[in-house]
Amino acid sequence: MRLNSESTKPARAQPAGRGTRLTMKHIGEMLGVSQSTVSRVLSGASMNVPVAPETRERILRLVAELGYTPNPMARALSTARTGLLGLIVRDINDPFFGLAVAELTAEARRHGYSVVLGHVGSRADEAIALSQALAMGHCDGVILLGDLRDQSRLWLAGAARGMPLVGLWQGGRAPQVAVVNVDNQKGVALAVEHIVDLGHRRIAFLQGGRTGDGLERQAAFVNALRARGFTRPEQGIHVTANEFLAATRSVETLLRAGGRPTAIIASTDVAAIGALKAASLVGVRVPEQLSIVGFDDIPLAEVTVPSLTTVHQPMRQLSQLAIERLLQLIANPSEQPGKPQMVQPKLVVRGSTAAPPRSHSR
Amino acid sequence: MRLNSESTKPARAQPAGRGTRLTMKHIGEMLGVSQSTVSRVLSGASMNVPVAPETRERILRLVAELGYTPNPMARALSTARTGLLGLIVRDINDPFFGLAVAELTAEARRHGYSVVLGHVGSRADEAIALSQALAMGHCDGVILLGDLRDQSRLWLAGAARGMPLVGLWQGGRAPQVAVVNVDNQKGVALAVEHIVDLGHRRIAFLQGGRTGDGLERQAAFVNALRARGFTRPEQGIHVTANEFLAATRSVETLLRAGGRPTAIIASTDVAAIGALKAASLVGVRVPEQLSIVGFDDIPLAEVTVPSLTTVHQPMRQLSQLAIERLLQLIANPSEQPGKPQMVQPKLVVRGSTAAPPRSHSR
DNA sequence: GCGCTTGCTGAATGCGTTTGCACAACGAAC
DNA sequence: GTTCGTTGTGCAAACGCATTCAGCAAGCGC
Repeated sequence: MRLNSESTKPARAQPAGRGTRLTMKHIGEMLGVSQSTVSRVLSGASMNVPVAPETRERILRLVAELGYTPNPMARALSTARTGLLGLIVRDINDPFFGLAVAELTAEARRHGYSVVLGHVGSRADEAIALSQALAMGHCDGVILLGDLRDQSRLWLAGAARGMPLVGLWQGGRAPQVAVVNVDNQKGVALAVEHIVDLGHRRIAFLQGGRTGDGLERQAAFVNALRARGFTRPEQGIHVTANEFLAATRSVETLLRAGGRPTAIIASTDVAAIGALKAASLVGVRVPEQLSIVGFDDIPLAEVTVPSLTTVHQPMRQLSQLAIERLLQLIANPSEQPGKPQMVQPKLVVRGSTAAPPRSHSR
Repeated sequence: MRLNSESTKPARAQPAGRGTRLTMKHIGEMLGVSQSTVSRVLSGASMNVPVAPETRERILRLVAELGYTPNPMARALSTARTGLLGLIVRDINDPFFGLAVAELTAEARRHGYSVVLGHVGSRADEAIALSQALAMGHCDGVILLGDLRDQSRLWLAGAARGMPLVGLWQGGRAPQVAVVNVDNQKGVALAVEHIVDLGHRRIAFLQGGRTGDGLERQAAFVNALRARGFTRPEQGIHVTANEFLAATRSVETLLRAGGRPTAIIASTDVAAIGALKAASLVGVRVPEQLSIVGFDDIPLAEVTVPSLTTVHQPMRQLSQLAIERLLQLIANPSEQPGKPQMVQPKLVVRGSTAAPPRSHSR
């Protein structure tokens, strides 16, 4: 038998935590008003139910003085809203997604939301997936960042049944969710135009990662070259992991082989920068002997030597669209996903592209 | 007056959300057991109170079939634990911190926690700070990433009164929180040793960002050079923002001025990579005419042209220590912060350093 | 046979909010 | 002087789960 003679409070153990939590009830007692009134003042619900200005004043003053903040969990339980958005990222280590996370976080904050980071193991590890779903339960909505593997997308659809969902860079096969993406077709077309106009004939495509967007860009590459009268452009396609070093190794062998291309169009800046390194290792000068074009325009693209010609994604605009759409869905969950929203990329010409060496020009 | 004749349920409006939420009560009813039993099975609390294996079995089966997940908010309200860790980052756009976020997220996940991303505006914008604190209220503990400005740290200390707090890369003046950091003194010493041993005499220090760690590294630079008999090493110190382009511009003017150094030791890889670019712009060859050393060893350091000699931070180890310490504090909130934990860096020699040009050598 | 432990379960309470409803006080309108 | 609004305020019921307490069988020693 446990004696609890000291306190008259119920014997329930304080849920092991940071001291006795200050509640609205306490505040009310100190001021001689009810907890409800405190809540009304603090939740801003006063629009509907009036509170005497003087009472409000007193409450606000005490609250400020005590540095009190309402318990978010209790609030969330009551309102079924947490102010948290889930961000499920394919690969956080990817500089591009890192940038996206930063931008999305900022944008979310502008709307009063915070961001919970999720991570989908490349193998869609079941255990991870589960705990993931758990954490995501906190969220009011979720943004899928990058092309998740099919299986991941599957369980996600299950786990987040009925949860507002927006996909960014989902690449092609649009899933059952609202989708925002850059116009891959257009972006690659710009790159190809640029390269072809410079006079290149031997053009390779370096695909970093076998993602949906990558495939879309690859297809766009083939199409754009065909449109310019090239035959068998698919012969120039090379696939590698979307990592600096993987791309470097891949391009190194490519450059050492015979029939070296005079231009490489990469599906991502990461791959392109890897290619840049490969060229340096092999002793091929960029852009004099080899032109390289990236895709994404990550900040780094401006700093490489030479700086990288690349297809710019309007990151800010993409983030805004995604968040905006998600908030719509949160406000009105029954809404249909609707058509994918496309934003237009543009080509940024820097130092990594030039006319091909004489011997190779048209 | 509002008629609600249709339903016999209480009139309280469904908190605008995804259909009628499945609860433990529902599950219990379907199975003819009480909600408490369902909770006991699902919360794993069965260790204390036994549940008949057959009952447990039935419950688990139905739960799996229905794909039911307990409401995290309700659970959090009851247990005062959310399974969320806050990550407050000085600058998410910084590649180094991006990496750290990835690593910490992974480590947190390994312990069953998810990560909420926070952002401290560079100006410690009051409004942002406030809503920030709000979101952080969800968290069981918070990790401070990088040297927050003093004011930010102040309000944070206030807002998170009594919340378990661990600081990473807090640079020098240890605040009132548990701290994990790399041994800046040692790291810079390694870099200086390397450069001096190569024969350099004119050595500059490029500080990216006026952070605590930066200042610590700067001081270490001065000390290390003094120890090697250099006089007035502080004359070689240059400060710039910790961004690629800012560093580039800064170093560009440095290199164009007279008395150009033969080696630059940077306080971060970002600054070092900016310097690399500057050298290329000015036409100074690295490492033949100019050696450059970074600090951090971000993945990119391996891919620059030339690849970057830099001081490696054991990111994995740092993350593990930080998370481990935080979990300790969460388990036992009354624990004292204790001494800062230091991890040892090591020098990674790559292609950006070499002996100085003849005319400059000893 | 009687108590007493043991194993399992349900009812009930609390976590800290929000919010529907009731109600008191007070003018204004009849 | 009743009858209505209005304006503030308090009471109490959720929100969905964890957990305590009490209860009820069965099992066991005496």
